[in-house]
Amino acid sequence: MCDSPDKTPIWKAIADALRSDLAEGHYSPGEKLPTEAALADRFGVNRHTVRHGLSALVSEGLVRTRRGAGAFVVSTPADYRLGHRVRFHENLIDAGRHPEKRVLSLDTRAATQGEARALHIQVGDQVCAYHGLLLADGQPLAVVLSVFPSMRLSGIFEALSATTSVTQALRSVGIDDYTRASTRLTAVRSTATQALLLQAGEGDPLLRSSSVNQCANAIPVEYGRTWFVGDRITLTLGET
Amino acid sequence: MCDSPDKTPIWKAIADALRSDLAEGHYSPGEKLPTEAALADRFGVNRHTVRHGLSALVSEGLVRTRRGAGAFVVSTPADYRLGHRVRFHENLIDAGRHPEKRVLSLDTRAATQGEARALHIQVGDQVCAYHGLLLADGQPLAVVLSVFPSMRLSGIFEALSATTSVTQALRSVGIDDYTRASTRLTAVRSTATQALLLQAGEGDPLLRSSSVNQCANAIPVEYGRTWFVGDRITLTLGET
DNA sequence: TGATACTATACAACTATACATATATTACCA
DNA sequence: TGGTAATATATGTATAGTTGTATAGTATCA
Repeated sequence: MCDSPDKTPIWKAIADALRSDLAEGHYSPGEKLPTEAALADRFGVNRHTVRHGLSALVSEGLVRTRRGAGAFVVSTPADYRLGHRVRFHENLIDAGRHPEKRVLSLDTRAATQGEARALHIQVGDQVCAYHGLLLADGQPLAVVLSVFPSMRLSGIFEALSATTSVTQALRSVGIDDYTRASTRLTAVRSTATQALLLQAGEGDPLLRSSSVNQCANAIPVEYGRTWFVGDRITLTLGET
Repeated sequence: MCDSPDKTPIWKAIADALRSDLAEGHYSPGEKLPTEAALADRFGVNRHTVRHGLSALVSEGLVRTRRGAGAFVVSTPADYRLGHRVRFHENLIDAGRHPEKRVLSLDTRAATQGEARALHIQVGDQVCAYHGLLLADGQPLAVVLSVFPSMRLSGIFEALSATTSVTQALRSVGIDDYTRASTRLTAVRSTATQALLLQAGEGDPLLRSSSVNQCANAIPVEYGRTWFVGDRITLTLGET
């Protein structure tokens, strides 16, 4: 090849080539890049050199790799609006994304101390606990642990079994509207389980949101804790 | 690359997640677990990785698989009831498990400061120290360090040499009944020695219980410290 | 001479796919 | 009603492909 003004390292040139491929839309979000071996072959270099270039794209957040699977183009962070009315589906559809919910478990148990305090019930009172995974465009976005006071919302368990929509489930037990009473945010490191579910690295920073939703009469109807993957979401504070 | 502190293998994280599901009672003995395909979908991994995790649970005796049928829960991590009357054997037999005690050492020595305080005796007074291992269905469940005031219970050393049952040993020195005066619980990381005895990983979380049993006249007769393997036990606080 | 960039090789961990085999369910027929 | 075959489902096994990691070697330049 031409080697006269060759000050830039090979790996950097590879990264640049791939980056411009991405910029020109040769690969769309979620699509799989050629394998490292194929790229090494194409550029006529060693696989490690390709890996060096790829790792640059990974650390830039343009690409994500999965062992045994390949390298994939990452999609842009979702913008998630926090306000008085927070609706997962509406939020993401407005942002032009494809939301999805997956139920991990659903059961009825006694309230813990924190849950009882948040919901204004007694420790040991029955709550309906929903554990789920939120996805946008097929990519895991957050894990959710949502608890509802069973006594106040008779039939909530069946309602949640029937639909993944919190709004719809609450409506079917008589709560036509609800608003967010409080939201607290902190950053934590992911546990191994959370990392697995979220397809993120163990110890990756998560944005943890603890919130209480209340019905029209200011009675708490849901206490939710959500762990968002830090670099896949932007939380927007605002009205509406 | 993707991330540096990625030390927990995926299959292990899956095994852990399922094990804690079992411990939390999401699945009861005899019940069928989701299919390997469903689990692979839930965790976002390949079926083989799920199989690897499941095989760990199988070799622990928690799960049994039947080709063509599915994976079934054979036993859930022990549910150990803590109340005024705590009897290791009764508790586990009630839970359908096969309890066993193994003596590691038994000797008479001077009481340490903490032991003296718990038993209401003087530092340096003679105590009978029992060091043992609790097993359920052949699997190590906890290590126990139990000390008895020798002066108050003459013949306790010989009684403990003759039987592994605390209840029986105490009875043979004149204590017909005893109740739990106090229980304190904390979580600690296992030492190398404990991990070895418990066949757990070094640094794995242990549930440490410190308790005092007293006879009818409210005189302390035993001070026990127990280190349970966190994911093999669920402690239930309650009456009885 | 030593540092840096790249190459070479090997193996571990996870994925993808296909197929064999055992079990459960359903449809159908006598 | 009961039995049988067909079908779908689920686990067991085999093979190959891909990324992650470790170690060692070579070429080039200051």
